Amino acid sequence: MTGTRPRRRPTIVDVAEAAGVSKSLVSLALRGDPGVSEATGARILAAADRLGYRSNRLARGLVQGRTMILGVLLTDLANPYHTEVVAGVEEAADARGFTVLLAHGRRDRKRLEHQLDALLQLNVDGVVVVSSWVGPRALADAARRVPVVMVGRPREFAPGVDTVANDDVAGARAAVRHLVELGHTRIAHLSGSGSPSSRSREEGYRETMREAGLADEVLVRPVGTDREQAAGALVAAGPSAVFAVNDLAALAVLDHAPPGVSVVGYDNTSLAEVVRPRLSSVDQPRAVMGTLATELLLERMGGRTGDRHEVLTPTLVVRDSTAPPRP
Amino acid sequence: MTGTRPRRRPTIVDVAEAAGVSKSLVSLALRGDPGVSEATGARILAAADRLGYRSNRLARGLVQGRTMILGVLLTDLANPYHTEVVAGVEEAADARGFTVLLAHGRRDRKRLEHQLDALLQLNVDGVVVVSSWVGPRALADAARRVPVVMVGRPREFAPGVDTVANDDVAGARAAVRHLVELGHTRIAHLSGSGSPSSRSREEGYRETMREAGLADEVLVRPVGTDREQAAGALVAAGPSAVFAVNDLAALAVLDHAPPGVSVVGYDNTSLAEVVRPRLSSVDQPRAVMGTLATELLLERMGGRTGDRHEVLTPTLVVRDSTAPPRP
DNA sequence: TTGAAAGCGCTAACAA
DNA sequence: TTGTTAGCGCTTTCAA
Repeated sequence: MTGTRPRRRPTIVDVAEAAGVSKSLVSLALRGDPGVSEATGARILAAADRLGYRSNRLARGLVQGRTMILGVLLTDLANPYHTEVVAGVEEAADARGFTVLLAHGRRDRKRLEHQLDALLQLNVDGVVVVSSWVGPRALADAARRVPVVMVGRPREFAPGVDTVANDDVAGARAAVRHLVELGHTRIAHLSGSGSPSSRSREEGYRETMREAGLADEVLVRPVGTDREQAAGALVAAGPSAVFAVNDLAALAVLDHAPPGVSVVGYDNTSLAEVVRPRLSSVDQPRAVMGTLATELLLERMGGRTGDRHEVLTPTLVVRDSTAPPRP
Repeated sequence: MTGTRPRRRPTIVDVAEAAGVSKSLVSLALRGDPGVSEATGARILAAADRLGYRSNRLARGLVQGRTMILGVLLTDLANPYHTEVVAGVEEAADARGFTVLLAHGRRDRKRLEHQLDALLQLNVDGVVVVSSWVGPRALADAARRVPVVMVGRPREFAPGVDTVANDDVAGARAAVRHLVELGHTRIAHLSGSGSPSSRSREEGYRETMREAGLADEVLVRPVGTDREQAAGALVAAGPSAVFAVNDLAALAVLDHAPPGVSVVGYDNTSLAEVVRPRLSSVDQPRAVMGTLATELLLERMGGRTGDRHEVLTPTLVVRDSTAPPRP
């Protein structure tokens, strides 16, 4: 019947009474302990089923001192980069019997740290932070109670916190090398806002240009606050190719550049497949990063004490936005 | 120092000892009970701070019988439609002092139901299901222990479960009317896969065509398994405008149609802004839907027993993909 | 204003 | 194979 809710959720004691046994035996039976006789076991399961019993994870967590829950803290749900990392975390966690719950920071540092706190209060067994926005203080603090690993490149390492990041310099180098090999010389860079990642990408750009003997052609412009305007200004300088700090910046360039200008983005978001021309972009191994993060968490649980900082190599995905320069 | 983790998280008893009071007093002081003398209160807070104490939400939840946590179950993290609903839920939940945790179903019904179970075991105080994939059985089952509201249009209502959906017929009508008003007569529809929503959208299309005296021009083709192919075939029939069941289908049409063919999508995802031409699309009031869902949850907690099924009206967002027919 | 004691639902010794 | 008992960390009477 609609709207019926029993006054009280059935507990293990209710099941015990219904089955005419002690509550410890119910506990054992429900977890499939082999030391329970088949007949009683069946009787208990039947009773539990009939009452609609579900174990109370809070109570179990309280007595066991662990919850078998991993928390994932995200800056921004809408960012497809983040969600693929989550998929990696989930895969690894599933395999080990952990449940993954997500907390969302909504692009707000205060809120992120608040949500981190909420996860800790829940006694999660570990936290994966997919965000560079959480301060090192808050991270280190959290890491004193539970294993914490952050995915992304922090401005500064927090003690006790492992990290997993992609090699931004290598990614940028691959992108620029690709353009050089296509025959471009006038290669410009639409750079980021000064985050550690964007700085490394710029560095990779500069290095590769230098090595290609194109030091004189180096042209860098930061996206600043107005992406469209920055893209327009960069294009106005007349490059034949642009390496952009991320996919959104690359789209802005694509939008302002005349056909024939090659563009490479970074992050290989789902946008890259959707826009026309399809965007060549540097792909971070996001799922692997999530899996690795989870493994680091488990290692910590296993007793490791030294910090680990893993760096993975990204790969360039070539699509239709890059081609040899038009004569 | 790196890797240091105290053997045991400080508990309320540790704080009590450090402050030289009983644990009940600590409990009161930490929650700012006015019945605690100022001096003792300060002493207790100082001790808690010094020890780095955080309350254990599991324990509190156990004794209070509620957790002040709302769970959100999502089909697909990567779907921007879902994430905006979440934003609405969070806003409403924050205002009432609830914490929101997300569980992710990864587009897999089995897994969705498993995750729903995980939320229930955590004793969340309510669940918002942002998915049409969870079966009515599982929903009704969950609703027997805790308030549940689903956002989306279910194939079949589950007893005890409130719903919040958009009016798909109205959305489709707005889209088609817009095309008619622009002067189009050869308006085709790329329809969906038979979900309740897609059927309603098709119905809205047919109705509006009939009312416009264009019954003879009705041309419907389902996306089927190969979206690209379906879009190509539809375009080959030579319509001057297409109403597509969702944004992705609309993009496929845009990709195959000659310039000048008007296209309207549905859902107004972030893609609509990104592609060229920018896509006109029907916008569901997603944040409002999330907020409303949360309010329904709170109403249930407040004792409402009858089911409620809310339907909100979407609005058409006109961008560059629609224009009068070329002569 | 403070403390003692009971108990939330469960697991984990230990005993029977 | 089953039952008894003692907590996990917290809140909540009820007394002092």
